[in-house]
Amino acid sequence: MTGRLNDTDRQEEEAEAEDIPDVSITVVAKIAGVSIATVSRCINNPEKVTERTRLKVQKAIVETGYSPNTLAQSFRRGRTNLIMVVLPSIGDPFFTAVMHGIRTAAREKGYSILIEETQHTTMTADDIGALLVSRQTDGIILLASMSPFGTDILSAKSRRRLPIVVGCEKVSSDLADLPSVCIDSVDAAKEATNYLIAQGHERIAMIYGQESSLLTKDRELGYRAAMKTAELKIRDGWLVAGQLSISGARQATRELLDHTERPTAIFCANDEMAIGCLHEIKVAGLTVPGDVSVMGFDDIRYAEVMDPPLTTIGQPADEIGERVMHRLCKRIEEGRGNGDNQAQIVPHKLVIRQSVAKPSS
Amino acid sequence: MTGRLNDTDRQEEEAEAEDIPDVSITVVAKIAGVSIATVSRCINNPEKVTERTRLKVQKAIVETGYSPNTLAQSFRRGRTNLIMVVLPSIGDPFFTAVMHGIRTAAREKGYSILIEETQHTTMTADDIGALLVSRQTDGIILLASMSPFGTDILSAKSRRRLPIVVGCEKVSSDLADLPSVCIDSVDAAKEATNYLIAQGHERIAMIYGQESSLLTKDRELGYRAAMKTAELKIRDGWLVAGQLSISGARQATRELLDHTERPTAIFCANDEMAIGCLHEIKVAGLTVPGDVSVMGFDDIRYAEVMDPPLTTIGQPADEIGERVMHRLCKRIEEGRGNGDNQAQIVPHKLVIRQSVAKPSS
DNA sequence: CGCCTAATTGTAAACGTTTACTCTGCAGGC
DNA sequence: GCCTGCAGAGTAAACGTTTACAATTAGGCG
Repeated sequence: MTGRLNDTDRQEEEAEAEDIPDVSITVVAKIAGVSIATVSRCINNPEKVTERTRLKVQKAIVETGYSPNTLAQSFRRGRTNLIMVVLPSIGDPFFTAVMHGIRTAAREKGYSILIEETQHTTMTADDIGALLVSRQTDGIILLASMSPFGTDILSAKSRRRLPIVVGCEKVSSDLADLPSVCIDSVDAAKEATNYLIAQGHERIAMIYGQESSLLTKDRELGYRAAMKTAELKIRDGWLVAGQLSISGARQATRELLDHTERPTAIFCANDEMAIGCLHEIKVAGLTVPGDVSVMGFDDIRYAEVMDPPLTTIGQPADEIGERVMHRLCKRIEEGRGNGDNQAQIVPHKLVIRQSVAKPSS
Repeated sequence: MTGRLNDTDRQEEEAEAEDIPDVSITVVAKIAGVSIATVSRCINNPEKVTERTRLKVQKAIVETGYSPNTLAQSFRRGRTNLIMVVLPSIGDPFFTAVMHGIRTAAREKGYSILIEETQHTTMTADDIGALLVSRQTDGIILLASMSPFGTDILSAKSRRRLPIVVGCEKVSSDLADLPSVCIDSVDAAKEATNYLIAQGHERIAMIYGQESSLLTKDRELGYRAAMKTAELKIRDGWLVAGQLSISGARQATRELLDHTERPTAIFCANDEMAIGCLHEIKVAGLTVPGDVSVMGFDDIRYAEVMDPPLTTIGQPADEIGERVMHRLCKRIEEGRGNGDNQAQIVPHKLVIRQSVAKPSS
């Protein structure tokens, strides 16, 4: 009786699974009347197999609905065709634009993409190293430079051969020996600041990201450099953190507007913050650019439709994404440590719209 | 001589790889002086092993820098701890908000996330089925309902037991037997339209997504229903596609503004398009809400900082994400086909800001 | 007709885990 | 002192591929 019951159970289970069948290469081989090696060859090296055999096998594959077990393949080949992208926040339209480029290139090469956010996460360089070691992914794209990479399980020497490519930010000294694709952020920030200066602004404040993030560090450096060159003073409290978010930027903007020496122009380290800045200025009853000019950075797709449209620095996000991915592919394919470790600089451009004007006072 | 050379080569290779060592469980076992089974147990079932042995093994692990080969584990266990999220576009802030919720829940459970965009992709239901069959991922979250799922390798019966959960959109009939988490879009769109009507609008147009997308279909249905109930006529050309993008919506808006019977209010099927709509109206020299009122849908984070701030329908994106992920986890853990197949409805809410006012004319 | 070569297919090992099963000792009860 | 039971550790099989190598076949040429 018990036996019967079990049988019934088993049958039911099998019936349940009928549509997602568990056929391995073995059953295909059996049905086609060939060895498993031949089946494998039919799939991976069809040219090494007779037309006749190939058809037999093809028929068996269709018949059984066979599809190779990716897990077994990955295991055997030691490749997952997965690459990991580490970025601060997937919500930032700039990064999604870069992602678009990455994805385009990835699709060409047959890679899928695993996204890891550092924001709100305690992900450390160790985690990344661990992920690499565990071979879950074939390579890593770092869109968020991680400060303490140097102090890690990975020595400088080995880092140079790792399948890692850095994008979007001039690499800090820690990552200097990794290949990268990015604009010259320092120069771009200088250009932005100089444009404000050229318009006649002297009281120029900046909203950067946050201390711990390298993302906006270079932009801050460019701002400082430009101000210094123009012999303009950066007052205490003119350099304030905006957390890379709209709300953070609004808070920061409020502080700037309340400053005893209110700036006539605010340079935001990215457009996301510039949007918050813009809004907060209007909430305060002031106008842009009448009372305060606002300059952004990134040229995300919303910049153009702001009111007023945002003057900003344009980055070729799509191109960065594609190039980063292509370099990573090359690195993976050619084995680690093909000498290609230099930093590629792509051009940025100043996009002049209407959020910056000459100061009224 | 040749032997020497080879030796040297080998040594060099090993030196190259020194930091990303190739230690398997076997070498750990050897060093610790135990069997590989014991090492495995130390890692996965520490309670089944003597304190003494565990320490020995622990020491060997640290010494060698061993880390289990994830590929082998996945292969052996038949699980990847990867889930796939299929969505129309990762650039849409609404989806990134949902993603945030998904990610939060995923992290808790130890899952990583693979993102697949349907936009600009020819990904079909077949591809999804294939991905499932190939076991690359343990489960799938569909934020983009796919129309022709029914005609597929997967029968209705088997679909009911697949590790798939649908989010964000009331499921079409094809997917009716899959578990889902979403707002009642039809009802929400009705509410939005009714609000416009209540403000006194009679000439109300709508910008929906695109024919092929189910994403905005329900919203269109709600709009139609509300208009019908209020006995308002939808003129030819008042229902126009916006491609779910800013530029598409701008184009659509231009058409609406050029219409012989210009609408006094435009209901956009999502905020992204509402932003484009808003901008195009202003470009045309008209004001919002003075000349035309604009209503959005989703309440993305930019809605609030538009000028004027956007009146829209709020969806609990974060909650949707978390709930979808939790249900998927349960489905994966409990084996397929735990009876939990119903559609969960989460509440939406009308967010009144300033882009809608009474019609002037 | 037999041998050599090339083309095709088969055999079996290997990848690194996990785990069912077996074995070894040791403690405790009789 | 012997048997039982059990905890801890080992042995080996299995997962589904790929691939080096061996075996077979066929065909061409002397």
